[in-house]
Amino acid sequence: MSDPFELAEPVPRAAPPAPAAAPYLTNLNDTQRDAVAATEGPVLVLAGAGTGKTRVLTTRLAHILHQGLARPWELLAVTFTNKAAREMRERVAALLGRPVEGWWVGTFHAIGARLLRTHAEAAGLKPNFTILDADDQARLLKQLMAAAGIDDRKWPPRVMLAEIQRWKDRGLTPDKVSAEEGADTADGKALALYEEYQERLRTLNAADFGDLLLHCLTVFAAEPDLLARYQRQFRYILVDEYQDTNVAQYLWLRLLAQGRRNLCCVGDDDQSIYSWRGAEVGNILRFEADFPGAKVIRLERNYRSTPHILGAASGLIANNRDRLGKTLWTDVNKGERVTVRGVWDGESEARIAGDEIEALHGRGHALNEVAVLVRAGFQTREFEERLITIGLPYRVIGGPRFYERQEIRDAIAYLRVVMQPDDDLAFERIVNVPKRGLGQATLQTVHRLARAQGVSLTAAARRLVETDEIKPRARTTLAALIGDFDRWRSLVSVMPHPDLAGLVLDESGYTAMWRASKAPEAPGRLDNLKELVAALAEFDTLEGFLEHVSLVMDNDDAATDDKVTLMTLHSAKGLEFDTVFLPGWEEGLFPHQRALDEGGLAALEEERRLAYVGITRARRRAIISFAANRRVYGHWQSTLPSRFIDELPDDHVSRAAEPGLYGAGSEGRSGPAESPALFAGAGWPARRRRAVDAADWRAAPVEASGEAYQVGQRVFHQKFGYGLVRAVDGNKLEIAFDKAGTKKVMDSFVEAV
DNA sequence: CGAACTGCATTTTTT
DNA sequence: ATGCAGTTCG
Repeated sequence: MSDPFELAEPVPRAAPPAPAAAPYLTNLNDTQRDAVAATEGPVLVLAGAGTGKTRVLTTRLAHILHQGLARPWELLAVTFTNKAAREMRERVAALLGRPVEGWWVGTFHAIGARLLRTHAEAAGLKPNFTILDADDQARLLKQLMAAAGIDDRKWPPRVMLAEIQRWKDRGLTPDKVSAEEGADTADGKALALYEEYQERLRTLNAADFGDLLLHCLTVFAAEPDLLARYQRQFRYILVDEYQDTNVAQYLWLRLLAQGRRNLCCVGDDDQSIYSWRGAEVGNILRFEADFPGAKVIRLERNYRSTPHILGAASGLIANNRDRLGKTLWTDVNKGERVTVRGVWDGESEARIAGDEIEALHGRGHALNEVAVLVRAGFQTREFEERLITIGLPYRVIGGPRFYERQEIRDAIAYLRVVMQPDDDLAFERIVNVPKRGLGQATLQTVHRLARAQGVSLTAAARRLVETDEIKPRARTTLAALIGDFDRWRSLVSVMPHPDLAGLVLDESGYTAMWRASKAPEAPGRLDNLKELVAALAEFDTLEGFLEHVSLVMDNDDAATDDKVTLMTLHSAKGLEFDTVFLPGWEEGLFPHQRALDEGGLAALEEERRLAYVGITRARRRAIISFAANRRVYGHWQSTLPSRFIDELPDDHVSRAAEPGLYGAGSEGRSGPAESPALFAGAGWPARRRRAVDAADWRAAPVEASGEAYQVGQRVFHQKFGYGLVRAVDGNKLEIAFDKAGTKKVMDSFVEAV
């Protein structure tokens, strides 16, 4: 069911205007076809959730190639994630029946890196520059701050790094940052620090992620001929998730697109949820102004969700002011309303959801098709506990990734030192891991010498062992280590790299260190190291592998097991599930207090977009819930339902309450008096016009009924497939399935066809 | 150099 | 409440 078109087959109405030689066009609706065919000039495709965005993007690329409008290397297709890039590659290949070679598909960063490796000198780097990750950056910055006498307790390196990153996101090199800008950070030393940081990166022959784009901008500005060459080369440029671009990316695209002016941006302003990491919704909102004569195409026909889900989502997002405006619609006319449920507390919330998942599962609903989408990571805990208790398998998306684990980063640092003796950051990382007795004293001496002579740490260490500036013991050890580095390096061209990596890890004592460790996670770390060595085999060269590690930190575990997915709303963007649980819709949690306090209207609207993203992940069922009480940092707090709940249109939701919570007559805790948060309302906000009409909540049972089915009706069931309704008993149906025989099922598990 | 202690924050995440 | 990071002591 991952194909959005399976839910409702788009009816190919009019004969496609395209030549018969373009069979791929027949799978598109009219609007989608317009978006594919409008190859010339700037085009903005506003693709609502579930409207077949990827299909349009990939078909458009296939179309351009198939029609011979451009040769592969004249195509530039940019994405944000490696996953999206891979999907694009695969789907275009599938459409054309052959893989495409030599075209420029990839993430902004990967393509930036490719350009920069070719023109590194123009940016003051060598082509083999290292790409630093967040960890390297923070360590480097910390050193610089210490040197500059900036108190890193008052100004944590990560805060400073964020500041620098924000400048880079805006396309600002240090010389372009206005003096006032950094004035309030780090006693006015922020800008100077940024400058030093950039200098230091250049000395290290390194670039951070922001630089991959920023340096491109500088190089293009300095070398117009070079820019012109690329402008000519890239006949067609495509951008996915345009609403997520930052200023630097926007400038980068604008430069490259200026030649041919064939820029097609695809995105959805309503799904812009990354402003906090530099994304500018303004880019998409301004598109027509930025690119005069731009064609704007709205994809509004949704192939994913039921009308109630779309209605709820649309009603919610209509409360946003800053949006271009789209109305999603669908041909499907069946489906349940979105459930909105009030519960006592977080535990209750997880228990009820768990029970429902169990029930769904018992009726053949794949667990893979169930997701719990939360605002903040900690919310998954209660669900995990509950799922463990009832024995349902689950996976949590997020958390530390393979290449961010300590042992993996250590191992990679070893490989980096071998490949690039001048990589100081890598050298520092592993010089005393495992412990070799090369402590701070020795390191400081190495540092001093390196700075004095203007050479790398490895080079300084090499000279140092010729002298007697350090203790004999340290000198011997350091000499041995350098000897090891040299020997390993000499093996690079001789030995297969997976073997070499294994050898380095063994001879350095690194694996021995973990083998000797009594830490409970040590065996797992050793496994990870094995996995790393195995992964190496998939690359032709060590350099290729290291580039992969820097840029392609993929994290898609094979999601083939049948498990419930737990993740944040942010990481759910782009995904879809039959059933989606959206817990924690409470003021302060969602919208998050932080957004409420700090970001004003813009932040609130972004929270709302996040809610919109959440609802639109659901194909058939969405269950929103809020708790009357929640434990926050160890303290119990009464909570108010999220304002977003009020904004959901009544026509599309059914409001339910945990039995007993609203004096609905069940046993257990009951009665308004015991649900102070919802009734006595430690000050129920006046804006809540109708939220506390108890009848409103009591009326709907937890199992909200779907539509009435009739005998003889054709229906579809998740597990059993198509069938014919034989008998109706309340909300229980007896269905003769085409393949699975006759079964009794709840009506909410089938769909009219 | 390692272990215990203290203080502190605690949305969201890719490359 | 809890975990993490940074510091301080032995």
